[in-house]
Amino acid sequence: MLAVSTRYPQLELDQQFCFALYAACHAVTRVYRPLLADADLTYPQYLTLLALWEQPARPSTVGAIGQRLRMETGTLTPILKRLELAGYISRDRDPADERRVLATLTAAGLALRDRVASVPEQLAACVGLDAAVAVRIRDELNDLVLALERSEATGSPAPTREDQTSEEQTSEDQTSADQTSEERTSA
Amino acid sequence: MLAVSTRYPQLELDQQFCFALYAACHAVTRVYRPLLADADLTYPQYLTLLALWEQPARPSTVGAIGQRLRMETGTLTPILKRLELAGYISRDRDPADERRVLATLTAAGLALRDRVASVPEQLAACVGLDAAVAVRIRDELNDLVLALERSEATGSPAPTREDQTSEEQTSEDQTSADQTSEERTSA
DNA sequence: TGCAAGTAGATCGTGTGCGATTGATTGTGT
DNA sequence: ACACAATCAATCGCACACGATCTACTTGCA
Repeated sequence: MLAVSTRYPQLELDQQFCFALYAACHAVTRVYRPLLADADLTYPQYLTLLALWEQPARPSTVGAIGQRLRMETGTLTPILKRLELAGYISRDRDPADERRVLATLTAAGLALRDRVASVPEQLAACVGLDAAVAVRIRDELNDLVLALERSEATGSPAPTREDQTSEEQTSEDQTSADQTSEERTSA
Repeated sequence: MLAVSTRYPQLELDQQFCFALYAACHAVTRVYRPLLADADLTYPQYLTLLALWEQPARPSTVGAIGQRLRMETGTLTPILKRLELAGYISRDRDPADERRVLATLTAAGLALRDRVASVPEQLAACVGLDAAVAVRIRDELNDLVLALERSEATGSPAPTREDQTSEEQTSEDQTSADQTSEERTSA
């Protein structure tokens, strides 16, 4: 099936790590859409609320939310405006520092948490991914994000996750048996 | 650090599988950007070319490319127009079926392959991810995409990947030792 | 005190991403 | 031959996503 030119094996779509990531990300977002439609939320709006719900009583600055979600203000500002328009948050300048804008959850924004509380479970049912596998991928992806941010900052080729300790047992070195290569990853 | 309300543990940002996916996807795209800037390509444009390069001699219909990349025509059409404008492809109606539009690589589009051939390698250096781990995550993400597409089509909670055979040795069942739970995933 | 330097958000322009609609073309059944 | 369903891509409207620029405000320091 699918006779493919192998002149550039590193450019084959199915070998690309990044394409798998890209496709998975959009596929998951597509599954979220109908689940969040009940609450009239888009997926990025839902993420923003997740960040705000972490500190339900404390107003968050735009910058803090952006740092948490890895979003630029050019992305975040319109999202926050829509959440404000929907009545889930209020946006006010910080009296103590007029440069800052504080996003505060309204009663409706707090109440919304109950309405979407079942979404993760519903999604998990759709995904049908083994929970242990999901946890492992999640952690590995988070490590990846950290490594990429480091390499962005320094411009250097980034350290591998093997040498940055943290509270994980280092014994999980792949058992090195399942290397049925012919497999190569191309980013 | 970060005292977090645990009333809704399933809604905590750092537990979300989907957020890890979201953040990783954008982080990778950010790393790609400067690498592709040399060729004046965006990341989706690069993906589109990867799809076209799989059949360098054979024109592809818009629908076929969309199916390969999991993109809608609303996304793909403007990308193809920009690739045409850049001189990398031509777009013409299929004489055999005037509904179809065929995208054909130009000489410049073919030549571009040489210029970006080193990109995967450069990215891998930035990512600093163990190659074996990358391959495993890639395959698991691809499985996830397939499962999600199935569940989208049927509306059902999706089958787990354990029961869908395919040409993989089923012996790679995770050695099941690294389960340091207290961990829960929330989609 | 005064002003350069820095910071926080908003804004703008470009480019996706996608559901819904539209328009042209082809296939099908009678 | 002809109505009609199906198919394919384009288009539109809305919502991210992000680099770059702008503006208001604050801080630091002479």
